[in-house]
Amino acid sequence: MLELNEEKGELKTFFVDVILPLAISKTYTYRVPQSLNEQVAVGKRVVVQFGKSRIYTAIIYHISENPPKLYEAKYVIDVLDESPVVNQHQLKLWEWISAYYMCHLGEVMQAALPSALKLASETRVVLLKDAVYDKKDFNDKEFLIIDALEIQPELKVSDIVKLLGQKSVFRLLKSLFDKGVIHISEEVVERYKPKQVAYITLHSFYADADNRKALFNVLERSPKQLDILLAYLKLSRSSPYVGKKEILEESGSGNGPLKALIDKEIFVVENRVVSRLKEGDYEHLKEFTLSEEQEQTLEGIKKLFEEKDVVLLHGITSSGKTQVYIRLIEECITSGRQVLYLLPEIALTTQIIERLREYFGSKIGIYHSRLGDNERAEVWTKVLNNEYNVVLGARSAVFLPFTGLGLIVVDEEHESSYKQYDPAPRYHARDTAIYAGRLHEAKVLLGSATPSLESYFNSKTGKYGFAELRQRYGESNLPAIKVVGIAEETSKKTIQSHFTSVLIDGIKEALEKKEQVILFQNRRGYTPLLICKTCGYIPQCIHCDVSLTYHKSTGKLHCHYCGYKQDTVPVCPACGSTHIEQKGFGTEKIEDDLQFIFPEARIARMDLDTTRSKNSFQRILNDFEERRIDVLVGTQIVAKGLDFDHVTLIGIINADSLLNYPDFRAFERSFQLLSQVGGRAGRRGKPGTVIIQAYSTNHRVIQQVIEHDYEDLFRVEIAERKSFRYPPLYRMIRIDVKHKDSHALSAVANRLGQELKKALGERVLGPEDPLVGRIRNFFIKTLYIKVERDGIAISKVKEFLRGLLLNFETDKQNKGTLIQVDVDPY
DNA sequence: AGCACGCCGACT
DNA sequence: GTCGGCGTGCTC
Repeated sequence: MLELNEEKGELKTFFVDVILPLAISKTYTYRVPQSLNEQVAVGKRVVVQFGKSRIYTAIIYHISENPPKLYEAKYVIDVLDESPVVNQHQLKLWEWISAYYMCHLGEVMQAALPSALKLASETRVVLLKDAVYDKKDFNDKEFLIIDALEIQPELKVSDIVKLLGQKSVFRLLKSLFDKGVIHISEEVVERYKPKQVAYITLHSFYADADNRKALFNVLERSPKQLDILLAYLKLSRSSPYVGKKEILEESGSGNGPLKALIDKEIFVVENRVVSRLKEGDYEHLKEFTLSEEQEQTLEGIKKLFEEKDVVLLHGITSSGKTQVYIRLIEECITSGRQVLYLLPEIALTTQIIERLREYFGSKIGIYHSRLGDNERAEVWTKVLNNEYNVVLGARSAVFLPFTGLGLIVVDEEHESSYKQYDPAPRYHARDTAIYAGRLHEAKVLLGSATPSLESYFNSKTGKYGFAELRQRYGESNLPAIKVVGIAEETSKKTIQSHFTSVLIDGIKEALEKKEQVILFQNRRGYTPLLICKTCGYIPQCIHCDVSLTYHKSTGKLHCHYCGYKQDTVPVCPACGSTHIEQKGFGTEKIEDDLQFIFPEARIARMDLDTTRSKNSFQRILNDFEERRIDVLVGTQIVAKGLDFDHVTLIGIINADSLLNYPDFRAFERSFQLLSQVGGRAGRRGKPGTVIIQAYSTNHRVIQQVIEHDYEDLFRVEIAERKSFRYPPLYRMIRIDVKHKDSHALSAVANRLGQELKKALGERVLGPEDPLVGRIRNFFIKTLYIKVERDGIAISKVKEFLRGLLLNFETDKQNKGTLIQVDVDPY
């Protein structure tokens, strides 16, 4: 980029617009110091100062020679990369996400870039060395800071906040700075460091046999050093690179003698960058042949790809979808293009990773949230350098810097975890992948045993191609599904705790045969509700409008929305009565009660509470797989993509809790969940059983599950969605309005509702009260916009909404309001 | 997001 | 009176 201004023979001056990793709608312009002229390029990271003191990593979005007219641009501090870390395709994708999901580019950057590639500055406070001060000049708090600095030379601002127990410390720091006692600095840390390992080689001089012989003679009198030399020679036979660590282990000696050898230049140390990622030696083994049906489906998909960019593969559980994917992946690799294979986070277990590694060797990259920061940055860099043929990843893997994607597989495409909710961007990875596919001119294959109504609808209307697998692969049979009425067993008094006699008999039988059982209960904790029988008091969260769930493991009451915990109440705080009843039941209670009925059984529980730490999820799965657990009790988590050979019984404790969930997708979700759970039973030849406990045993969805009648579910649901104007027939935008004051909130939400209705009329719904009316002390009202598919363009609606919200937020009447937009809520 | 600036209540 | 709370607005 070094360019001369021809006329004057001077260096040109460049200005760059950068994306900052913040929720800001604009890009910001910085001036490039001429010394960095050659280095700037779109997609590289730069270090810039933003605001008074903060330093951020930003991405170059645009380069120009026009200086901004209204202000003096600050200088770019540094360019971090030799080549761009973000390519053109990605910037296009970021723009699309920001426009489609109505969020800021900075938020997309925040989600896309691994945090190790984003450096941030931290304000540090240091005591000036030659500071002369009189302690009388300070007030108590200043004194405290100085006192701490005399012991510890450097403090972070967050340390000082903790030290003083107060929020605003900047004024204090400024006063100390003015008094000339402290120094305040911004420290920037590059967080991603390639891992280096020290390798030892023998100096080339000793490659000569005579020289080496002489060396042995010299070292005769230093037995420790001789040991090390021998250890080196032994290890170097199997590998040309011998690690320092290995030599020390092999020789059993310490660092001293080794250092002596290095100092004498007998050994040479070389630091090499190594990968943190585990890479085994995988061979291309396990050849398999496709069944006739699979073969036909594969050909069908290839044919469809000639016309369509997206194909939905509807394959019942165990029909061998993965084998079909593998064939398509192989072909794509052979043609020299990359493959992205998306899976829900939770299904990304070692099981599936190992299985795919068997086929694709070490050229497969893995990307999910359980990787460490540095590992993620490493995968990112490897994708950038085109070192992988296939990347297997969860939601956020759509952001990886692919250069030539040929195929994207979205497995379990119906999974709601593909939609991100909490921090913006509220994007759907399936839909984002389809757009990414378009950018790369890649084909996209969506796979599921229970497709989302959206995708099935799109395939029915011809937008997507459609392929099917209707037979189970190999010798596995579909499980038998039994529905048991809870009401009937209750009146017959054959029910024990939450287990019907049918379920108990089933568990007993499975345990006797040494087979495994999975029990599904869609609620964690012990009891979700405590109620005082005397006055009706229910313990509630102090920050949210929800009742507190009792957790036996902690002995406390938990809020599942904000994480608040408090001691349980043995006595009613309202009336003093001790007559407190526990209502409802969660996984903890199921586990507990079951243990009482089957004292011998080894029972484990898998839910958010037991899988929170980094490896516990995998540990429970391993224990279960290796049959150290007989019964696994769990929430959604157990239903998804886990294959176990010895599970023959699956029990759904209460299907009604799924069906009665107040959401327009409740029936679709219930069908998907019940069918998926059913698919876990009876693989590899053993017949499986699914026992569904329910009050409404004749519910149409339960019948559809029993008959495996997705088609019927689709037909009925589509009719319902049509008459109530829901997706996939209508597009939906959800707007959450939040405020700390409930009256102000109502006023604001009503005003917004009116404004919206003025322009969009009947398409606007609400404001209404969401399921939980207050979370973390913010009261919430929800508005929905439903837009017909073939009427006004959704982009026009969004454009209008964007403008409206911008005005709305700056209006003084609405101060203190927080507005969140969720496009295609899930 | 995070920090400065300005206005307002409670404690020296 | 001043300290520290909190709301508001800007950052190239």
